[in-house]
Amino acid sequence: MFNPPNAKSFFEKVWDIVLQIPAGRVSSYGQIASMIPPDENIEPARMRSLAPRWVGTALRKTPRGKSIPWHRVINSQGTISFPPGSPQAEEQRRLLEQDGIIFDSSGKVNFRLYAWEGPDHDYLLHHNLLPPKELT
DNA sequence: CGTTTGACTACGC
DNA sequence: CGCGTAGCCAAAC
Repeated sequence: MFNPPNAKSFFEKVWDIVLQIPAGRVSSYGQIASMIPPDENIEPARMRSLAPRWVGTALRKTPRGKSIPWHRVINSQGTISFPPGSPQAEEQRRLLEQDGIIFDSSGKVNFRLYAWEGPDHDYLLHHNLLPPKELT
């Protein structure tokens, strides 16, 4: 499945989905992966195991010049996946805080508050059909 | 062409 | 909670 040209197709799906994450919301590699329709040519178990990593690979290979909110994708623990202290990690955190995301003292983002529920939820959000998430 | 390297996760201790 | 590990493979060296 992930040999060309399908790999390219998978990457593009990732970019399309990430493009829809609104400011103030975050998603995880695994969540993004689960939003991509399953490929019949690949074993579901294998897909589940690898897809999140491929999402990361897709983001890493985002074409230069293609503008997508890559920073709104973090890992399932709610933390930034780049090495702590690295320029990339600092940049991602800065962009997220710029979006209004608050990190807790241990550097984690609370999914309860900021999880993006997917394209459908995004639509409702933009049409003011959903109340903002309240603080716990 | 063989080896190393990942922007991951779930699970066990 | 934190830390280690298996699962698994395309890219990048």
